[in-house]
Amino acid sequence: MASAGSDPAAQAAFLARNAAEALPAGGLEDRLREARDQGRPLRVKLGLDPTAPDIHLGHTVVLQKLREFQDLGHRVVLIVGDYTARVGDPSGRSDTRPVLSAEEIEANAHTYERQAHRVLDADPERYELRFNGEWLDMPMEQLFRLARTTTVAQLLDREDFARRYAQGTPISILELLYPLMQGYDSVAVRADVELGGTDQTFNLLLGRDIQRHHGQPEQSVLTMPILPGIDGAEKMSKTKGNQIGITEAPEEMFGKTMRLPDEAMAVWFELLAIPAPAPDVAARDRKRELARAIITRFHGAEAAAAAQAGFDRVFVAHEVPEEIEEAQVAAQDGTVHVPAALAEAFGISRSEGRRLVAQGGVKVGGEVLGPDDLDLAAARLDGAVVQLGRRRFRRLRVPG
RNA sequence: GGAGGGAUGUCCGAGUGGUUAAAGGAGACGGGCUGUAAACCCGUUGGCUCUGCCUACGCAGGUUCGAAUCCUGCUCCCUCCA
Repeated sequence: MASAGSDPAAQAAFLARNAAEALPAGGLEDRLREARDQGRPLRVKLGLDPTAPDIHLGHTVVLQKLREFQDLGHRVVLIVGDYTARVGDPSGRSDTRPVLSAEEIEANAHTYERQAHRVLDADPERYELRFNGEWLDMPMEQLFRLARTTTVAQLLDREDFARRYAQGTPISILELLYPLMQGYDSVAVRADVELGGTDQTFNLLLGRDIQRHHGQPEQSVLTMPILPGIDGAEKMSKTKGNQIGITEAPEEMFGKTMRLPDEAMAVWFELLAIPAPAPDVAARDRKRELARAIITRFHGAEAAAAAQAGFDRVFVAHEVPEEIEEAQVAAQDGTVHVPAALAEAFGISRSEGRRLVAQGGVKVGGEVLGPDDLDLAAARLDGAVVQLGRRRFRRLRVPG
């Protein structure tokens, strides 16, 4: 990884190299210099919305940036928005968010923290975890003070609110309050810097206003671009099903990365802070390197090499994988009805199983089944590897 | 408070009494070619005890030999007026 040296200007440039925006101009450098002169680490804040239970690569873009701050000796303050989650961040939403129960929030926050540690340094000197319920459960008087800092016009200026207002979609007062609460988090933890995705720009900047109103120096804001999902187009998100979760198996990570459209590769290298190979390396090999680097980060180099070997085995050499999940299927009078067996083993419907057989999408022990192979001898299937399409495998067990 | 428009399969969207499991498109899946990329070609795309049966066009009833299509009530959404 590139080194930033100890010069504040160089550090700021390093930290901002793959960021979307660093606001205000020169702000980050000033904060870095200040910290060096005072001999203290910066307090770098990131707010987590505990609505999403699992962290995926998209989240790690920001986490990775936090890690860079840590590696430069600064202190990360992770804020679990247990209280704000009861409101729901309206950013990028066209309608009101569903409200989570306290139990869900608790469970999500826990998962989140555990997974965040795969990227962050958990050294207590460099890491601090807070729940914003700690200070947001505030007296009315304090809320009044907070509410005075911002005008409705300011809030309605924000694109998503503006759009909803124009469309006549309801905006609750609670939602208007959300950015204020997030801003107050910065006051509560005395943030020097706050990170977030570009969709957070408004909230992050509002935090500056709120800090100023509370007599604090204003935080510097660093926003990271949004990582596209494995479809290469839309924002990575679990709901869109285009995510790579950081706890996913290495083979899954490899396969999914290889599915990434070529055009999206450059963005991934940049945002994930993975050194890109020379441009004259073949696209195929650049992508393999990307996949290996991602797996190395979360599972280690050995797992990465194994994942690639497994991938080559199945998709390049067209052999069956080394480890195959087993599935038990029922036989009747020594005969197995294939559509039913496929339905059981792969969790598809029988009709779909029948269709796949008819289309030549099912192999048993490497041999393609024909349209008439709807019933097979149990002996032939027991212990045999069944392949559905190109990448679904099961080893069947047929109890006698 | 008043007037009007709409709700169809994963999504978009045709269809206004009779092969309509429902046109077309998107997506997804399978096959071919590949690098599980792109592009391109072919096919499939509700379920099942599968030459048949069941379920399905917002919900509940009704008319009819027969309804997504007609009638009644209900729910939800949208537009305009106040």
